[in-house]
Amino acid sequence: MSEKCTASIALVYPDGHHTTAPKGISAGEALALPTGKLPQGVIAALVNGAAVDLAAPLESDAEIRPVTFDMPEGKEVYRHSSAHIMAQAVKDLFPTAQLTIGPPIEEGFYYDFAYERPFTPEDLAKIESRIQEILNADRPFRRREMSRGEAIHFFKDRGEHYKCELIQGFSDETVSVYDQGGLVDLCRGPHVPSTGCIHAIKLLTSAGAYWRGDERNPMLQRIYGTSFPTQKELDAYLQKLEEIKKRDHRKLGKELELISVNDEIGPGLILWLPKGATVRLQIENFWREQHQKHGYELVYSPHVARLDLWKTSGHTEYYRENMFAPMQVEATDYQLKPMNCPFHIMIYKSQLRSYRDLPQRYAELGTVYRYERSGVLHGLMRVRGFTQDDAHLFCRPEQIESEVADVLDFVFFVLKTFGFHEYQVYVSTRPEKAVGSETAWAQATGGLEAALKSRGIAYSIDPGEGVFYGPKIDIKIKDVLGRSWQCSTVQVDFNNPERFGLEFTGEDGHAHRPIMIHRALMGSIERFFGILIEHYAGAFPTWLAPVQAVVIAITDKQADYAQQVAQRFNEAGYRVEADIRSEKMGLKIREAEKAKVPYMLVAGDREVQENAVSVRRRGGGNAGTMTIEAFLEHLKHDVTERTGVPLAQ
RNA sequence: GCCGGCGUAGCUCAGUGGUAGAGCAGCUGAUUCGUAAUCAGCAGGUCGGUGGUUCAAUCCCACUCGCCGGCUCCA
Repeated sequence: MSEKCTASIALVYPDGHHTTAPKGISAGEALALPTGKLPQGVIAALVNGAAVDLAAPLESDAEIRPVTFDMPEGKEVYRHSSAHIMAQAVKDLFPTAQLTIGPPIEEGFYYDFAYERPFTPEDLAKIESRIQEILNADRPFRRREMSRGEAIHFFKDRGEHYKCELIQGFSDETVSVYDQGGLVDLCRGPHVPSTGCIHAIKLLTSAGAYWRGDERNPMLQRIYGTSFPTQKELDAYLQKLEEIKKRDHRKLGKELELISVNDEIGPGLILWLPKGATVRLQIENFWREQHQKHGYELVYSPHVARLDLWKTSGHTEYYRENMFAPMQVEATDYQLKPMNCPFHIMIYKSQLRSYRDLPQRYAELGTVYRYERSGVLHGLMRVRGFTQDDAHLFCRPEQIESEVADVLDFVFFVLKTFGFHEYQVYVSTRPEKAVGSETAWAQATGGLEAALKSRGIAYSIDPGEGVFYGPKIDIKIKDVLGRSWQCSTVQVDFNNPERFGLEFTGEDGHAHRPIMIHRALMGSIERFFGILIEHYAGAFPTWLAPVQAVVIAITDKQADYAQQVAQRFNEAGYRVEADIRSEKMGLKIREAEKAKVPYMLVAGDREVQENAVSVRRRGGGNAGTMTIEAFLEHLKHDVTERTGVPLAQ
């Protein structure tokens, strides 16, 4: 303890190490204390859990830990500083561009500018080289605080009207700005110590974006970029982007002859080619089989219904912007269905229900049509006509939790079967535009959370993202490239039972109102198929592959044998083709590889002799010679276990 | 819907103010071959559509349809 004990603070490090230091010591100095220097790669500090600049003075006892790029907080700081540097480069080159916001995002950052014209690729190249100069100059980021009024003046003087608008929306009396020697930007921070800490930046694209994400506001010019501590990491990231492009379901869907979209049919409407349809059929068969096992009843419903039905359900009021225009038939308006629920409700209503009948679980692969604005359509992921793997469960209120829990088990079983093992789960609460009382919403949301807890599933809350009729659980899956996709959804609905006057007779002999649960496991077959194509890179596991094996005749002499072999497999229920063209086997193998057929069965004179085939696995693995019956067993195993294949390289 | 980019043969892409080319695929023939491309020949396009400028438009302009990247929205 020094004589001036008032000037000391206690520090605790992540490894439990304790020390004291003079009050006012910077976070960076504090982190350097144990070893005498700041560890490599430290760009900021976490002080009592909050990220701060290395230059930030410590005024009281603190738990302190270093922040590096490989921590989520570190990436945020790093990319945020990168965005500021880009903003400086843009201001240098285009002085009339106004700053708006520039946050870090999952894999990089963006900055939105108000500028008179869009930035061209040539502009981006210029901005990039200007950025390089700023990095080389290694200017420190300096934090400064000013009062709100002062800040408004400051930015007004500089013509930064968007910044003024932002500050006017703040409730704090003081705001912070960062000066990096050439640009002063409104910012909460923290930042890396100096511009030289950023090593590899790449600008990726420019695009229009509305101010504050509202289409009624002016359109700004957004530039996306990313940055990494080393060129090597940046290169690896760019390579990953290439890989994503290669796996794009629109590209593979065309190349592998799975699906097609056609101008003459209309945007967002999908043609399933025979091979795509074959995969879909396997998915649907699996789906039906599992639903029967899980206590669901399969139903079918029409594609149109009287508009009045949709008035009753509330769709015309709450969902109209997503529906196709009604059509008139014999002086009555009919509506193409955007959802299946009203039909399943009517199935429930088709007879009197007792409490003993509940839950009723109706499932349907129901094709719905939704009007999506032309700019949002995207391959199979966002379309105007799609098939939901829909189900509606009608139950007593006290059954919600167990029904939802069962659905969750079912969801995870199905997703695992398709090779998805990482999930993010969200509970979405009451949106602005909603029906039903606050209490009903709270109760239903509680039911969803209780079900998640009963299964030990971690989740986060997505405020205001529920559907108009009730709260929901959304499950996002992560594919092999680490991208998230929303598929499964479980939604509680206490509104439609009300609207349609659904009832069941309780033990007390009185009428009671059931609760309805909407759920989809895969979401839409189209989207799920798109995700599967990308997840497997088009190399489907054997049970899903459109063609499971090709028998390759080496010369014309083995043609009959090859056909007999293929037929033997076809009769056993497998999708096997014979390639008996007068081509060299090298070509046949190449084409089968390109078509991502799981197995190539080579048949030459030797194999004919032994009633065998020489098995080659997709990707080049030679599995040796097997008899026909042995390979049949192998195929059977792949298909019943739904495994067999190695994901594509 | 909004901002920007793009649209040439089945696919991937060259190209020019004077009505178009390549590779692959396709067809025909030859070849009969052991684990990712055998050879030769042939055929294939109203250059997305409509209108305009021009002696002349695939190229320039306008509109329109579609696609791509974003915004917004969602399964």
